[in-house]
Amino acid sequence: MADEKKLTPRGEDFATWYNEVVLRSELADYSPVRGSMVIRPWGYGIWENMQRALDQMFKETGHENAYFPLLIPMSFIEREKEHVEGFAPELAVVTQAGGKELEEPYVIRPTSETIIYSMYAKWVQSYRDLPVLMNQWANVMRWEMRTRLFLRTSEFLWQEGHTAHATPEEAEEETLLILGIYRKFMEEWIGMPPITGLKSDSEKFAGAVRSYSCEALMQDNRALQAGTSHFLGQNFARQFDLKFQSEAGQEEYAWNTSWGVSTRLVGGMVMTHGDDDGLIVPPRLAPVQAVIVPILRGDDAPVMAKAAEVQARLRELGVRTKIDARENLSPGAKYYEWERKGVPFRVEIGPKDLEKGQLALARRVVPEGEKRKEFLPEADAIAGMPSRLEAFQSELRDRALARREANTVRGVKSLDELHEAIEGGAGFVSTGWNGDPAVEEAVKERTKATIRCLPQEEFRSPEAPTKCVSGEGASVAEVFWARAY
RNA sequence: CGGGGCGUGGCGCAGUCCGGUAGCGCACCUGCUUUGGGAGCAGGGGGUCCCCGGUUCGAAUCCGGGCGCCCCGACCA
Repeated sequence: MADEKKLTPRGEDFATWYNEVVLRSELADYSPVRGSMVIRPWGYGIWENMQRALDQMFKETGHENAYFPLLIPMSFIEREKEHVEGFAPELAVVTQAGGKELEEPYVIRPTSETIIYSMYAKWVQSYRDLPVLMNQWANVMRWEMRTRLFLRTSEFLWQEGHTAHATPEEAEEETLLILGIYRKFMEEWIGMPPITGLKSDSEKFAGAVRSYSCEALMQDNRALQAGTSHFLGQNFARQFDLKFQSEAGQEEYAWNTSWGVSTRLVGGMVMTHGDDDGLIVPPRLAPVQAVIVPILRGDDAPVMAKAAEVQARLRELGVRTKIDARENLSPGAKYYEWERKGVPFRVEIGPKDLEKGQLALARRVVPEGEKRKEFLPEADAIAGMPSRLEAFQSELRDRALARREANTVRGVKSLDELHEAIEGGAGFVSTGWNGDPAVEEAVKERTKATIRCLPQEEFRSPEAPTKCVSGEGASVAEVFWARAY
């Protein structure tokens, strides 16, 4: 960096910008363990707010939390063929414990389908025991070749939901219910509106019949798979003997779903909203929604008293605040720091404000042609904070949505055109597809773009494509292509 | 695993070519003055120069081997 105080601009090097934001806004830091990061309080606070919102949504739809072991017998993972093939390369395995070689190695869970369904098998006898709707908040480990803070770490935090149902229709409905919850959460809490749809076979979860995903578009126009919801059919139920007796008295295998979102969402938030000054945290996720900076000159007591009073008033209105009373930093230094950390609003209180009965209010994002800072009568500034936070939340979502739409190219009809669009910096590109994996492979080879999903109806183009982008055969589905994280 | 870059006080770097007392900026500590957009002055503390071996009177610097990290690719949430 030419100037240590400034970040590398996004337009110069997006990846470097991303790393600098994560490190310098104190979301996370590299750890002594390869590929594993430390999530610092600012980052963890954001994750906690995500957890709280999602957890409530899960509970409102009938799910309960439980906890299953970190270690899974190796033989469990091996039981489902596609599952083991998908995960084998990235497993971390415990072979020794208590100073002895283990008879059977344990894998550190990369995901918990196997151990969870083995337990469900024990608990389910009758159709009356269904559905089983559980979620767990946990850490998992996947030994990835190359890691990136939040986006792909060896160990990461997530929630994984696992359900069992009596019928495929009900399981499918559950899969889509969760997909909708994820989408709503991403839109309303992260301000990161994804497109949703079905994964192609080559991109689906190892062991699933069908996978659905939320695909968000980052500021560099690469797609981020931000959440997945899988219809597992009876694949795992058969391997783990998860059976029940139906109303008609028949013994049947249960139908499963699994679904998850992870700390990757924090990375998505960074890349959706951040700017060249640093992070921008949507108000609903911000651990501090308004930071109060007292301007101290000589007689500090009245200013500090007012700061405490303002904080108390804002708290009553449900606004999360913090008073930054550090004496070793000038106000300007604090402004830069909190802006880099993405706090939505800053309230300044100085002697002049006390005299005039006003507060200075500064916004993290300044609308075009407006000033960052405005001076408001104290009562208005306080009373108006909740609605300002809500407005700011919506602005972020609207801005992200507009960007996604502006960078989505539709109606592309040939491989040349697709290549040109991707090379030209497009985000999502929609085309027809004949369903042949060979087309995916060829496009990936040439453009580095992959099928992100077969979009759900509302994301499809007004006129469905009739031909495959390859020029060979009719289109069986419209697909969205993008380079992905 | 392939390509590129880099390992020197907490952070960012110079010094390495051409061996000779380990430096700079920021941060930190003390004091005073400051404080409305990254404060100033004075004093001070802190480093097995990634590791191991070799050459040499002497190695951050030269030679050999190893390890680690970041970026780009293949793999992936």
